[in-house]
Amino acid sequence: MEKLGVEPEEEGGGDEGDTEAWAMELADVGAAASSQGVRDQVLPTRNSSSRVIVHVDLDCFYAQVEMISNPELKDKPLGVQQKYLVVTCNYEARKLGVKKLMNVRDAKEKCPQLVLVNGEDLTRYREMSYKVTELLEEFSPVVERLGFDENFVDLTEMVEKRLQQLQSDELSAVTVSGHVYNNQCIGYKTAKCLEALGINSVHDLQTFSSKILEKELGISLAQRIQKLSFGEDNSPVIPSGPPQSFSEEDSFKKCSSEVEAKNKIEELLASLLNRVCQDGRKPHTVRLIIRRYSSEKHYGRESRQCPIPSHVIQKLGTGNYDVMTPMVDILMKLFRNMVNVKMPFHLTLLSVCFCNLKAVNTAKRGLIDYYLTPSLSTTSCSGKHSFKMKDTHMEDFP
DNA sequence: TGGGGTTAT
DNA sequence: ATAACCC
Repeated sequence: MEKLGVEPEEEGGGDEGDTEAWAMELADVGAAASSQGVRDQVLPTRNSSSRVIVHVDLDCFYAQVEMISNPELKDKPLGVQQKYLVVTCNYEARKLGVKKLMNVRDAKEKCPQLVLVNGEDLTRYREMSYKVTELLEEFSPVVERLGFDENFVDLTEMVEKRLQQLQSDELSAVTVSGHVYNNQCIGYKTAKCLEALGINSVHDLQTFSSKILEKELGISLAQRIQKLSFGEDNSPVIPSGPPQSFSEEDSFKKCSSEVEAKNKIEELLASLLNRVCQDGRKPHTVRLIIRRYSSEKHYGRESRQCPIPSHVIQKLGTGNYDVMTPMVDILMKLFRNMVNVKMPFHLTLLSVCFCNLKAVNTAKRGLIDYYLTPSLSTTSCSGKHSFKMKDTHMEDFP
């Protein structure tokens, strides 16, 4: 019922061999957990909804990726820098007092020997992240991603198979290395709400009136967090599958002209188009996001989105036609819709997002596209996504 | 505070 | 379109 947390056994990534060996142990950990003491806590009854869920949390993931790319960094205190922040660091650096999300100034002061690598381009981290997820998916397809460095794996089926294979004497020799996952720290806004209600601890939350909490927070959130306060989290593991959106963003001190904005947008767009091309699916919506200076609001982002015209969608991923020009035009329209360029403005962030992704390879769209735009059958992106409509029969379409 | 992601409203 | 949440 509850999610079972396993402390980081290994930092993941690694070379393939290590990672695989480590992953192989996951099923054993799960089997151990359900056969031994933890069972009484995790699986109070062997009812049909009991699940064995392993939480794989990779620590200082970006730093690990950097150390794998450049082994010379392995024995040095290493920080990964984005703008003027050290977003994460390895254990060497931690020992010397560097913390996550620490200012570069403070970090250097604490640890003058700190080696910094720039981690603003997430490409390699993203690729590694999906490698880890794909590895876990070999054990069970039910893997839910949380950020780039956490995965929840539902191992119920696998554990049940293993338990059936074990003899009873082997079963009693198995030991447990997991623990019940019940620590939680509830989001910023909700925390503020709870504070206002005089709820400051897990115990406060456990004993607080359900009715009042439901009135304050809404029934959905109230019931969920109160169950969480008892360590109960029966939410299913939802397989993440391929991403639902692609975005690239850049923050900066100041952007105050349309030309400047256009240049930044073009950069973001170029990277995004590469990613979309590799993915093989096609986005049907674009969004432009900005953050304005001042307002000092913690969450002051604004966005405008629109459908991508179908003739532009068709050019996406073909790599040969100029899709930049029409896309930039669209994005600049969205830009001017948000920002009055005749008035002074000051932006500190621009982001472009592709979402509403649809497979091209399937369903009726493919058939329609084929007859309407014969050029599509000669696309050349990665090859593996090309398809031959000539072999397609009507039975393939509902 | 970065550069991402998700779901709910 | 925004707001909240996660890392």
